[in-house]
Amino acid sequence: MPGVTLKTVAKAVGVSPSTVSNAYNKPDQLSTALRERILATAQELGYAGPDASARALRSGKAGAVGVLFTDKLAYAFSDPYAVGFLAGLAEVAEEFATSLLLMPLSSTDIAGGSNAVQQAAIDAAAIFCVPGGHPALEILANRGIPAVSTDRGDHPDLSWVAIDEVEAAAQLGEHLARLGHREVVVLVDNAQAAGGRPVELTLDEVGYTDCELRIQGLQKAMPDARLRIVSGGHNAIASGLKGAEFVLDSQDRPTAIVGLSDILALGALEAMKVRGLTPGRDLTLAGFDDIPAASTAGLTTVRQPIKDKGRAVGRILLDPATTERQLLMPTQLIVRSSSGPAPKH
Amino acid sequence: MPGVTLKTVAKAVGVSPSTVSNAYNKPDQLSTALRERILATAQELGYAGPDASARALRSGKAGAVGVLFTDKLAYAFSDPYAVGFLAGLAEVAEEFATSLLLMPLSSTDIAGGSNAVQQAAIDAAAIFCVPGGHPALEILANRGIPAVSTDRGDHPDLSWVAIDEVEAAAQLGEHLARLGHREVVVLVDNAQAAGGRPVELTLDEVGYTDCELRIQGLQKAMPDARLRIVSGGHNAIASGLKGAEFVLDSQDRPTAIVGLSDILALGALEAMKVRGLTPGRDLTLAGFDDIPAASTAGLTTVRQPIKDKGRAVGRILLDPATTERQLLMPTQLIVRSSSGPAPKH
DNA sequence: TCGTTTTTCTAGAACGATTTAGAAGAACGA
DNA sequence: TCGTTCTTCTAAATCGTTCTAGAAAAACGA
Repeated sequence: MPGVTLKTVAKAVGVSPSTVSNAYNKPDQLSTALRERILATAQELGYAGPDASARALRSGKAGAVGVLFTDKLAYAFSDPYAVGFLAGLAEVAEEFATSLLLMPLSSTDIAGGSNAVQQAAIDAAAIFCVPGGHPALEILANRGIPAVSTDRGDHPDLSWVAIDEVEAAAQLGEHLARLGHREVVVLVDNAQAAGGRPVELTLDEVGYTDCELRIQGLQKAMPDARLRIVSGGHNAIASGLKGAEFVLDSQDRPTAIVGLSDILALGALEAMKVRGLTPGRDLTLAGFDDIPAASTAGLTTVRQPIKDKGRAVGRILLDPATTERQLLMPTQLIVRSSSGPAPKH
Repeated sequence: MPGVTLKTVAKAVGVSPSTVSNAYNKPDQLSTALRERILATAQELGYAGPDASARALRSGKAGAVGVLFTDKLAYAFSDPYAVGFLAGLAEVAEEFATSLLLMPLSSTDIAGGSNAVQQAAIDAAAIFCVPGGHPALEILANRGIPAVSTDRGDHPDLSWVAIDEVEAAAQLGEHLARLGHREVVVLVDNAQAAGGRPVELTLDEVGYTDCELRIQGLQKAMPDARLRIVSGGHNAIASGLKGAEFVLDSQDRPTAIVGLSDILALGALEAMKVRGLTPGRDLTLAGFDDIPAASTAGLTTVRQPIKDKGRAVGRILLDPATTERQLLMPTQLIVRSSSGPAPKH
């Protein structure tokens, strides 16, 4: 049983290893009779087909696309937005009979080289919301692996599928400005607050470029408003809850809270419920992404076509017919009941 | 730039390839001074570290765990239940610095050997709700890849993490029986109905062992009830909707509908809403899994600890300290407003 | 000082396939 | 009949590592 290789089969059939290889990969290179004899013998010997690693090594194709996620991999699955992206990507991957390799980013030391990004056998990579300048990106670049990011990069030769963050946020900002809001808290994903207390940040401390751009877009559209940036931790319901609690229980209550993702906004919604605050009346709440739960919650948000984003990334990575390397996807302001006029005082 | 390998670096530094390899993998096998010189030279030459495929080939470790999903990979992401499983699995994978390889199951021809399961460079595999007897399972077995299934298999040496399907369904069945239901429709995931019209199936046609067991469990707990099995397609909201429409618009309305997953039940809920039927009063509705949306929808369901299931599978696959190979997880009936007494007539 | 252990490094053989270039024979056209 | 083209198969090189032994040098204990 142990050590049944191409060679074993070749010897058993009485042909060269090349022929056995061809039997699997290039059926038209040998007679059907021989091919069937080879396959039969292989079956008999318990040969499971060409070894994946060896094939990958020799042919230079791994048959897999890597996916890089922000922080903890497990978080990725708690955000429907990320899941939507994956669904789109998976759709295209499936079409091209390619697997998806989800790589953990955190944990192991990057410098030592013992990390997943270094070790991964992949042909290309999708980069989902990884902050620019992250060491993993450099590793990918060093390895010469083609990558597509969900954020617009600074390098002109980088591929990306993104939205106009500033413009998208500005749409929301205009909406809020028109409603008379001038005191706004922006809830962001931030590692600093992860384990402990909620923190108030400056724009420079935000870290993620896309978040920065969104905040800039908001500010641009509501120049008279005071924007405060608060984080309760990573991108999760609980963090939105914590961040909102911090804000709602302070002396300095805003008239509007904007979650930079729906997940954060939904967390804030829970904090409001607990305090008996009705969204859209007592306080305006808005999010970003338009995940399914946003509509049931009546959350005003900026919709982005996340599944299409995943598909587009997949096409750029896998479909040779796709030549466009940088794609701007449309966004749309979805107004629901959670936003209303700022209370006068 | 092209072709910078271990050898290139070795030659540049003036040491043997083995030493360069050790610099990356066994830092304690060489002096720190030399190691640093090697790493520096590597950097300089643009060497990105040992090639993943070559390493995998030689060392026999791919550093990845495969995940096998029912049918379309993209479907997996539309079901919060599957996503929850992935989250748990990802958590453990992360801990062991292992990547997750999601393999598309359908599309390409299994026999030809050009499919993902055959090609995947993985050390182990998690099998999520793949019907027994699926060719992919045989391929895995042939390749000698250790696997853990989310369904109890028939082979005693197979590893699995599962629930007692019969018992779990029986809990729900008792609840329904106590409420007086005798006309029940069970909504199942089925490929037959995928593209076209909803179908009514016999128990033998269901296909998935776990579904069969659940139906048996229901029947066991409510021996006097008539159970009909209906499918509107794959495991998705739309399928539940279609299946329920078919049932609700027929002459032969049941008093209770049981979705074999919450996703299917939620689809049925939509069909009821459209028809002005209140769950728990006009018709009883129940599901399986207890996904987050079930609680907001007030859906009676059978909870299973899905994230723990994912974690347990991960442990069996990756953690040498875990010796238990077959694990039965607890389930719990969660009664919510969607179930009520059967209308008397 | 001399044998012994430890540290540091190397040679060369795998690992299991695919690829390139080409050989042998069959089939073909004129 | 002879040169040409196909079809079918093969030999040998190669992909880029890691591993197994073991050599050379340094450190050690008595």
